[in-house]
Amino acid sequence: MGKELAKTYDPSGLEDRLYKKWLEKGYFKAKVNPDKKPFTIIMPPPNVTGQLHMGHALDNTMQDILIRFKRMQGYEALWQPGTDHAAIATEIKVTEALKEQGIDKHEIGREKFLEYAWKWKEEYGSRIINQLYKLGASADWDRERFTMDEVSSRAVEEVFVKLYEKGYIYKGSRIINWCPVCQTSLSDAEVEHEDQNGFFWHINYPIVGEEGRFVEIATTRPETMLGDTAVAVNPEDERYKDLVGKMLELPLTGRQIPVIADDYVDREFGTGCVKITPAHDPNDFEVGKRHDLEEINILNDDATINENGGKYAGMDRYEARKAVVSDLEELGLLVKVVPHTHAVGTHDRCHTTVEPMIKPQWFVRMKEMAQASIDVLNTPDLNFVPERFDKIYLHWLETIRDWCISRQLWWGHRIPAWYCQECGEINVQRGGAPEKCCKCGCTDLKQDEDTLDTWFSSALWPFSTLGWPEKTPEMEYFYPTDVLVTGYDIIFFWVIRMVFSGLEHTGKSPFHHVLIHGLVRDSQGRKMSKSLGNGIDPLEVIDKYGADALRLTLMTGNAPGNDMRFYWERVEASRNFANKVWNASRFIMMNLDAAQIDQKPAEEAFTLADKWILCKANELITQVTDNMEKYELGIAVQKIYDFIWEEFCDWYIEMVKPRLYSDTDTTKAAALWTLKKVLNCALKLLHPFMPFITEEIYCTLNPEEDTIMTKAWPEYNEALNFAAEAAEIEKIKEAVRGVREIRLSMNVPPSRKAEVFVVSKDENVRRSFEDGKVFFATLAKAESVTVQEDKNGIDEKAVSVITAGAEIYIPLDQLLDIEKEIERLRAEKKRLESEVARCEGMLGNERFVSKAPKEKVDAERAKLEDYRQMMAKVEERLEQLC
RNA sequence: GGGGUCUUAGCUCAGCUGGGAGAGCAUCUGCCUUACAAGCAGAGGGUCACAGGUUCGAGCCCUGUAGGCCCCACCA
Repeated sequence: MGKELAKTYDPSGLEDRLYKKWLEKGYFKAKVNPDKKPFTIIMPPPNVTGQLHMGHALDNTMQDILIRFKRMQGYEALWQPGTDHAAIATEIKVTEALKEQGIDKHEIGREKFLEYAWKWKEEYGSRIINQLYKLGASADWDRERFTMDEVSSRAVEEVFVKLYEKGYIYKGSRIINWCPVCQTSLSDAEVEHEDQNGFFWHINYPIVGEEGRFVEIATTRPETMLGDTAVAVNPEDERYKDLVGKMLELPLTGRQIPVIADDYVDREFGTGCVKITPAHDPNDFEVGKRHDLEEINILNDDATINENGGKYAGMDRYEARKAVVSDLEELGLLVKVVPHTHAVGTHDRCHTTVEPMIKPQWFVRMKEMAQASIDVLNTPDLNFVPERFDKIYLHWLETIRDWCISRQLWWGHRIPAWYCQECGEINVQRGGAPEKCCKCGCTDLKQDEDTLDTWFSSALWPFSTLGWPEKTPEMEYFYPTDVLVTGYDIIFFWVIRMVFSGLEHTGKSPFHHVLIHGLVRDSQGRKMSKSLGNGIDPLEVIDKYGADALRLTLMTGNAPGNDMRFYWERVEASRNFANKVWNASRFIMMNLDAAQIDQKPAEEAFTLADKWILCKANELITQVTDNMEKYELGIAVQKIYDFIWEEFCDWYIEMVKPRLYSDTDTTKAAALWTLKKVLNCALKLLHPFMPFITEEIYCTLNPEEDTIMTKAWPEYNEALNFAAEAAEIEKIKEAVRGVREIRLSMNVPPSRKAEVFVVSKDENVRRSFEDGKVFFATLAKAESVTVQEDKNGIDEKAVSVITAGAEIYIPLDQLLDIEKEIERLRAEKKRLESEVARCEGMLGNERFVSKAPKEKVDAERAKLEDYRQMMAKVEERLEQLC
């Protein structure tokens, strides 16, 4: 053994060093390899403006665990990374940055702005990638991509043109969500609904020709009346039947509008009369289409009233609201004002209240593609983990409307459409600007000013990253990908759009599984956010406790799809575990150093304890692998944790110490061999979760190895299935625990060694304890251990521990408090009585005996037998002492 | 309005296809035992929200109730 581990576990120096090594050695690289089965994960591309936050840390830790696991299992594992141009988010940031320098976006113009934006991208684009290095992410960085790079852009263009030609992309003048601050259209997914306290204004609209008669409408947005072109009532509403067809005088405008009948109106709600503003309300827009109403736009792009608003022109929408209400009041047309809470659409980026507006925009027809996406769910091609996210996915698709994809932004993929200035024909084509109009042949063409929704390109990410639309070997081999790992918050934005894009353009769902995780919240359960200032920087955590500790923290004690809270205490606990692994390994290596173990010792040298831990490790492999396959990462790592800390460190290592310290023990080599074997196994199982510490230890423990990363994942080995031996050790453990408890409860000074007698009529049990004698010495401070068939020669006043297999006696002479011992035994008797009663109850139930599985019944019978025997022993002892 | 989810030890949460309630932290009691005090050995602490139902058997499945959280939603 050449190398040694440092005396204390210090992740800071170690992690960067190892990551650099991995990069240099190219362990993260995946290639098209027909000899192996592929396993692919595409990384959700972080924004180029981004900083690593806890959400990224969680998301990428999960992906890294799966990739490392599959890589070890022998798959050609590709983790495809990249970054997203994040159209609007980046544009806002760049605009702000420019503003700070006193530069106005509109003054410098599009081209100059894009120069700045690209510069920004170059400067910040790689920042988050470097931060992912700190986390230990084993992505194939040579394949790093960007949503606006050449290959991606070609995919975007291909998809746009293809869908246009198919009639799935069209340009139309429809009502869309408009952000008056960002001055761009938005998709439905970008609108958040917030409950706001507002009012219901009841307003009288005079009926033309019927002096003194009014129709009372109720509205939450009185200012939009300036654009009213009708009032609607329900056709079944008896109250208003006679009004349908009559004209109303729209106050403040001098216009006349008709009363129409439409099913859309709910008779029960408000007054049953609805003002219709087709240009500023999605419902009214539909009503307007049905009744062929005029659409009067009363708003400018910044949500001030335009010239159609008469005297209110120039006012902000809220200012206009006040003015309209006060004017109506003056006219005596304001009936009443009722407080009313209602949901208002806001822009998810800037939280400005969005304004429904009619504008010419590009849309993707969703009906057919949505249906295909619905159909593929819960076939082997697409499944959510956990399943409950099915419903969210389905509901969204079932109620989906056409996707507005054009944005009035500069940073993004420009729409490949050119308008003929001569005939107005829209030329949509691949490969850049057309030379002449495809219809009239004129050369005066102008490209559409708009860019595409940022999600249009990320929707193609699973295959654009692999070179699509080219038929690349990567597409052939790595696509479709295996699992997508992401938070539930972007199912709408991204997951759904990837699914229908994948189905439409590649004929396949882009991934088989979608593993959904929740949010990382602060310790009070609040969302981490910049404005609250409660965000915890993962880099700070890594700095203080190491990436392994952070990763372990994020993976434990939380179920898929559920939110979790971040506590520093938990990171500390994770670090403590790392330290435990470190020190146990150090101990093992110290001992291995002193003795050479070149080959497996002979079978006879292996003791009960060796076989027990080998058996336990073997079982662990099966369980952990099974959990990992089912994406139960938290359960998997919990089992590894418990095994290493409790079984391996607290029991096995302690059991084995006397053999290690002996120069003559013939089983010493077997102990060392077992220690190394089990440690290697545990390290491999732990590696996906804690890659750095396991790498460091593994390479030190096995100096001939370069890395643990590419070692084979452990597999169950039937030859190590020592169930019987394992059961014997469990009995000894129970006895040792009993002795320890007695000593503490009897206040035996730790320094005082005691004689221990083990009594059992069962020859096999006696043999096990004979083998296990040594454990009592080291684990339970026994001076000597005598195993015998009966109680002969044991001090009557000895303290006793009754276990299922044997009785343990510890003569403590004057130290024994008889009263206390009797009290203890009585309590034990009581416990056993209830146990016996429970077993008898179950076994006395005929239906249990006849209906429950045989193993369960047998197990209960065996337990009952044990309890009865123990009970008899306890009673015997009580009689003796009383 | 629709849907989802949660309610388990003082706190934060696990609990896989139903078969005797777990972890971390906190508390209490002993221990500086030569891998680790970031540790070791023990202990206390829960009618698994409530009410029904299915079942031989329910924290787990079904129904309802109460409270919390989240998402969706064109009742103006």
